Amino acid sequence: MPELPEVETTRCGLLPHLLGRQVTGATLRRPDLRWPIARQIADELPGQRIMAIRRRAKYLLLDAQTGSVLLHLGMSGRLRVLAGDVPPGRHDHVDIALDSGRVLRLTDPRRFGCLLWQPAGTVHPLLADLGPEPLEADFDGEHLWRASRGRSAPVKAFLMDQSVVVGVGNIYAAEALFRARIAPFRAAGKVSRERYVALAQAVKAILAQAIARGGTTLRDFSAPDGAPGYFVQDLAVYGRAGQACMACGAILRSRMLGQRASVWCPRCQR
DNA sequence: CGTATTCCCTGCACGC
DNA sequence: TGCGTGCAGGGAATAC
Repeated sequence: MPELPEVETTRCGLLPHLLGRQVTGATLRRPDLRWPIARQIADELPGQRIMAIRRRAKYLLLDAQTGSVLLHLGMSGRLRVLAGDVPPGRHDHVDIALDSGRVLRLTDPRRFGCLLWQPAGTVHPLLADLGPEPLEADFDGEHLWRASRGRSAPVKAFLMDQSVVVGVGNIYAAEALFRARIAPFRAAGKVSRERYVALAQAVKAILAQAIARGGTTLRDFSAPDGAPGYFVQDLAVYGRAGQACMACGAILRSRMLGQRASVWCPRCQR
């Protein structure tokens, strides 16, 4: 589900429900997701106020006084704010109850997500080696070009490497490469500086547009209020293998690249 | 150091 | 209808 636009959509949806609220309790229905769920969420968080909700890469941070809840939605995670009396389903693993009477509920069928604790004044190791935020000014073509020198990996894998730039997953990597007219399997180190300028601009444009549409709902992604994302209507290549390119009419091709399907236009992208 | 592979888990579409 | 197979938005761990 969630790449940067979906996580950002989730963050914005949570803000009005969580900001300034006091946590009244937490229910952990299983001990772990990808890793053990931090005990502090049940032991330390209740009684504290949520002072801010931040996003770094695809992680969300709920800032309380003594620390932050650090969570990742993995492939299938979603967060919703519900009335306090909605019974939990099979994959509703964690509830955080609020003084508004509502509940923040984490659902994650595949359990690739995580729910950790970052003590105040520390930076969790998972956040230590991340690249720049793609929508910030320090991410640009120059950065991509410099980071890519000498690298033989496909440019799509390079773009999805979170130590190069964060937040870009399989969907938006495919879309940005199409927009920049770069073939996904080209060696990252052989792409010119000029083309990386176009790629960085494409990444920014695609992500901003996807956020404006509320993200991409392929199966079960939704904002915390249940609304789906509409960027799926704007996808040019992802999920369209075998169909005609919207720009030139050529048949879009698909190839496995790093265990992930990559779709591209053989005529537009070189 | 960089790159490629494997694995975590459930659900779903598909072919037989 | 049932069953097996492969694939799915992520990313850490491992083996070169």
